[in-house]
Amino acid sequence: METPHTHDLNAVATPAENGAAAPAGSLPGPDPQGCRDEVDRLVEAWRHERPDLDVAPLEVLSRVSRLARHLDRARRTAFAEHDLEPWEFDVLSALRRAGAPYQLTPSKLLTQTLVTSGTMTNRIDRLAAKDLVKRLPDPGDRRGVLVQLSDTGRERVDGAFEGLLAQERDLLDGLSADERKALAGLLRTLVLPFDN
Amino acid sequence: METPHTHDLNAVATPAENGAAAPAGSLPGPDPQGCRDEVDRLVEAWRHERPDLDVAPLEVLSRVSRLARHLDRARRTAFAEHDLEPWEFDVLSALRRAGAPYQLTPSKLLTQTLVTSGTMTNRIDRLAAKDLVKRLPDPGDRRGVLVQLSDTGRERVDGAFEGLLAQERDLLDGLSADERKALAGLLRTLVLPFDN
DNA sequence: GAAAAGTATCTCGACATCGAGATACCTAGA
DNA sequence: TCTAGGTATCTCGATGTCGAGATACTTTTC
Repeated sequence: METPHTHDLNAVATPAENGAAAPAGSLPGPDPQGCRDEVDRLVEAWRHERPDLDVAPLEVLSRVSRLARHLDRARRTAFAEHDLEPWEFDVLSALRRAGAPYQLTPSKLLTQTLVTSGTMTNRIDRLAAKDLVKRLPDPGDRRGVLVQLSDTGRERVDGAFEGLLAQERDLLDGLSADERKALAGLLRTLVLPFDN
Repeated sequence: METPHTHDLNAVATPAENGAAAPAGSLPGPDPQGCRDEVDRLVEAWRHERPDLDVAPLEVLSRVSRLARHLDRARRTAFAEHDLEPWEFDVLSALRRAGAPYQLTPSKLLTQTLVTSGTMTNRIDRLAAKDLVKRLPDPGDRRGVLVQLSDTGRERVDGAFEGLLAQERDLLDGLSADERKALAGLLRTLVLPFDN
């Protein structure tokens, strides 16, 4: 059920890695204490092929991209228990945390979900067809609409959110409270220029 | 040109935030020294709506997801200068860093790009149609094929890679070398259980 | 050495997203 | 007030991905 057709053939068994834990060879030695991830291999390969370039930025940003992809998949399975797609959760949760009466304009939903307006229209259509949200005219601006969470929508998203948090706690298991705080802070620094 | 139809209307102006830099109110106070990002607002909203839940995991994982999304967009514009789509770069760069003769099986490409086999077949088709890669029979396994980077493919990906690194250096500008190293290490801990 | 199990890749319909442009409405300025 | 410019949302064709299953070959087992 997991990782559908990805045909996970990890264990690529890079040469020069068999015996002791601390091999002690490469200069910028990226080993923390455990083992190597796919980005370590990727970086090593680039250093071999393009020794003229400083590929250190990949250590951070490639990991962000890959981790996000893994998180997407994990969320998909977590939400499946509540009959929700990740994109459905994204919209419903934005409405839920807006607080009663659980209404937001499509524009506000855009900034929170980072999708385009065409996508959001489509999402609202489909959520409305499933009676998870309702479209209301915006009083005071006849161009606009308000999207409102339905009662079933609220129940569904509340359940899914608790499931998501449980899963995320699991995923963060390997980090101490201090490390999580540090990580969150570093990531904020990187996102801030985008979020403005 | 950037952020096509996203209609960025940030500045949601959460109440209770006007004066001094250190407001000193919320218990888990997430302010580093600058200002707040979208995830800070999101977490605050959840704490208000669901004070019964510990939403701290979002501080890390929601930032990872959102940052990845921003990175995708940034990469798209960076690659556009070299006439490459991000998905094209993903495949070509895997071949490039494999080293001469720049050949990999589709399966190896799968694990590096985190897409499904159907997607990879489709990508190889389109790259082959543009003469950026070639499909060769795998000697020694008649089921398999080898995907080989063409000369033009190699030139294109080398140029795009240098552009990508320049952009990534920019994005990491706000972090010191030590912070980058720390961030990379923390992220590795999170990805490792997935990469196995 | 034949059958069973496993592996590598491809096929193809369903689905979600994008992105450019259309439409309707609002607002400021002359 | 009329107009020019701005904003909110929707339309819709193109595109890329998914995912279940098909096919062909390889490896293991008896």
